[in-house]
Amino acid sequence: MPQQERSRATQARLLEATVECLVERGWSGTTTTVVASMAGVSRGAQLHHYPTKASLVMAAVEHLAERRAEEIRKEAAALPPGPRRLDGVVDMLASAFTGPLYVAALEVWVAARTDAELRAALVPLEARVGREMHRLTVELLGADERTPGVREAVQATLDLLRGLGVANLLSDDTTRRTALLAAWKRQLATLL
Amino acid sequence: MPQQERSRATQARLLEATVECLVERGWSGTTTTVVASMAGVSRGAQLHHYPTKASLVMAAVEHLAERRAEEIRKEAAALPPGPRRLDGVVDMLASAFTGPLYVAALEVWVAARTDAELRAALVPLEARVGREMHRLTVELLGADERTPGVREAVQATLDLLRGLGVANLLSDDTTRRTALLAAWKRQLATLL
DNA sequence: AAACAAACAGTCAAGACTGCTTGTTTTGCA
DNA sequence: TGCAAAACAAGCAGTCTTGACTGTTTGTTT
Repeated sequence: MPQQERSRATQARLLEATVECLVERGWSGTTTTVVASMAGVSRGAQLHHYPTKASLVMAAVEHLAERRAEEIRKEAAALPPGPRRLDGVVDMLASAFTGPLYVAALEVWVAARTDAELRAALVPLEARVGREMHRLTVELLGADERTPGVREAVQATLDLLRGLGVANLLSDDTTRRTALLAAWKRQLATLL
Repeated sequence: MPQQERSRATQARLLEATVECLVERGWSGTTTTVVASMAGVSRGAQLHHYPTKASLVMAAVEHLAERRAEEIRKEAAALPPGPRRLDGVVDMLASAFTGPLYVAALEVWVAARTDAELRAALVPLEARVGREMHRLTVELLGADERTPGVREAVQATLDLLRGLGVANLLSDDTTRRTALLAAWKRQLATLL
């Protein structure tokens, strides 16, 4: 295997392990030692690719954003057309905001609040991701943002999903969420 | 000063310092040493009142819930009557979900996801707080929950605010939030 | 083939955090 | 007043985490 490819593979294992560790052990449980062990990479190799913990986590966050976008794009391709499409879009987004990748992102998000270095790196990234998410939602819904109120409706949908994701952190909130989203879908249909 | 009162005072200082520390340094920055130092309490005295870190944090969370409820009740008393009341209620709740106390709660909330002990203590507490928050909102709005859709509208409002609180963690989101809430208030008025 | 560079492995020292132990002061009651 | 108990202070041991160091293997280039 060429060096370059080997490097990529090792880095990918480290980033995957970091995300997995965030999901399973949370931010403070995500230590460099544990990540290296999970990735099956020696500490030396880890430090070679990512000299500091911050660099590892920031790379993992980028990786995370790519994976989230990829998942959404993949699922979006399978969405039904017609009047049931709105339902499908909201359900898909809801699953994106309750899945493990969102949890990992939230861990980093909260930790970055009090970590200047992380925060500086994360703010522009998440701004990009947020805009992209908004754009994608508008596109998937086939909505016209020039119509007054549509932009706010899309934003409200995404912020609502963020909140539902938080509510789902500790206890499984699926039944309440499903019922709530059913009502919201009806509202949303009248707003677009 | 009587012993009992002295104890209470020391405990209060410790709990306040814990919350303050959560806000300023986040979960992983909230160490027992720092809390004791901030509270102006010796480590020995700290361990005397709260033998473990978990017991300290759990007590702080209870304290936190009480303070949040107290703040809301206080502000609620100053709400205007009439048609502007809905605006006032939403604004008040919004400030509750973007203030430092919500931030502290979120830190603990996220940390508890991967901490079995904290989680076990937190789930029932937050269920209570959540129900109380819902009930209070209904009451403040003067809404009739028997009307179909009203219950969902209130829940959606609270979940939306949760999400807006998260979005406000890293960068100040006030202008976007204000605009969004203005639209939300109009929608809400038609639903109640 | 030889020299060089990159990737990797394993160990170590410094610092930090938690919880415990020992000693001192303050309070309440006899 | 004198004594027991609670509250408080301070320091210590064990563990964990981080980042650095030294040496080895693998791949590339000349």
